[in-house]
Amino acid sequence: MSDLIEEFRWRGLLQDLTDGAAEHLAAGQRTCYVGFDPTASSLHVGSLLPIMALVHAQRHGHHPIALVGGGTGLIGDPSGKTEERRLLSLENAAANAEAIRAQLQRFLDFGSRNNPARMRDNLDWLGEIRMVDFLRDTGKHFRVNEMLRKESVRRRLQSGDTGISYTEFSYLLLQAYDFLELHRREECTVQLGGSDQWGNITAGIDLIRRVTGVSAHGVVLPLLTTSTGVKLGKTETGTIWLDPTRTSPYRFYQYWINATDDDALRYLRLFTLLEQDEVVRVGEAARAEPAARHAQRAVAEDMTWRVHGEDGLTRARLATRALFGGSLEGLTADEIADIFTDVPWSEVPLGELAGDGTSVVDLLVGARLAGSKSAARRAIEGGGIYVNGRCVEGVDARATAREAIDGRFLVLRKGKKNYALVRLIRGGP
RNA sequence: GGUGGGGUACCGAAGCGGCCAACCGGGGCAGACUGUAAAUCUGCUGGCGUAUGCCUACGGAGGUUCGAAUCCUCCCCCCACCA
Repeated sequence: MSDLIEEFRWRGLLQDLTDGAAEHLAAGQRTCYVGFDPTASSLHVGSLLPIMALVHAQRHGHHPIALVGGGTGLIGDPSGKTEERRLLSLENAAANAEAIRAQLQRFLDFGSRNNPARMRDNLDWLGEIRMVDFLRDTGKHFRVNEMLRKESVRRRLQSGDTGISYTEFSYLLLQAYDFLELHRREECTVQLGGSDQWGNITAGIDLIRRVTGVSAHGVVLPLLTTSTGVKLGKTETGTIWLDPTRTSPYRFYQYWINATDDDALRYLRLFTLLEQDEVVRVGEAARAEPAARHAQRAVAEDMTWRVHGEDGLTRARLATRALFGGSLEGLTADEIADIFTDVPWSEVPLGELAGDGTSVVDLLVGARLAGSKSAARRAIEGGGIYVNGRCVEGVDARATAREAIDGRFLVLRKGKKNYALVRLIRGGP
């Protein structure tokens, strides 16, 4: 068995592990699982770390299990939350679980002969369990005294007014029970997760030991922030999702391209499957030729391909080259339409551009590049607004039909990298 | 329950009758420099067909005043100490 923990270590994926976990994983083919919460209908960049942990586990010959929390999602994990969660409806949780399942498929190899990935949903067992059985067989192993000492519970008890409901208080038991159930059904002995899951994971380990006498193990990953302290996968404009309808492949690609140099080098280790010497090589290339953004590019290409496939990557590249490489000049309207499928757009009747045209301020607000007319005027005054790549001078500027590319589009840009497309549609004002 | 201190824009925090759409810091946006980095520097940071104009806004509701974020009354919420 190759050394999974050693790989976690050099990649910066290791926050903490239980005693003996490294030896356990090194000594044979094990079954490892990670739980994914279906609170949203898509995973986001923040979930990529545990996914990659599972990917590495599989590459090292272990059996990976992705557990979708169709059951636990109905309860809500209090870890890291300061307030009680709103309960998901049964249908929502099921739909979300299904969507997440599809996203996980892209990362893991389900067809492997030796160690195919498996997908499980804990609703399969949690949904059928009988209350009385659960309390007798599982509840008996938990001391409330200890549960009260758990960080996630204590914080909620101290926060006073909201407190914690019995429902969320029980969450720990359910997740512990998941581990036990996977141990019984799939011989799973290792759980991976974010470091906020430590308490839940150790609870599962304890339960397995009490019920079966077997020592199971846990490995937790660090909670990452960018070098500027922002939670990974969050930007000013919102979360970066894996779902292409929520975050377009182009935006997804751009998220990685825009990483700072330091972050990009870390991401190389955390998110790509490049070997150690390759990481070093890319790092050196990046240092020697910073403008080429070798590290950012490598991460962006790799992740976009993995999440959005060859097609998504091609589109993201095409758009990026057009928007940041050369100019828009020389592109046909069809090419523009294609490049900008991922960029926000608005529609304006062609007739409004007739004569002396329509005001750029209004176009900006319409395309949501500016929150208000005042903001649009300020942006123009600051020199940060471009129509078809030409800087707009003066707040009174107007756009006319003559400027429209092929009579079909206007390309608005705010700053260096915020684009919006105005589609001109038939009809008068 | 008592006493004291507070609630101001995205956050922190000044202002304490007109000069207040509200100092300052952070954040955000834009510009310069660069490499679609970082750091640094500059400008902007309520809305409105740009207006010595109007509207909205200093916890909420009333009131005093020519005029209130600023004073008064009641209410709500937070914090500290006491019970």
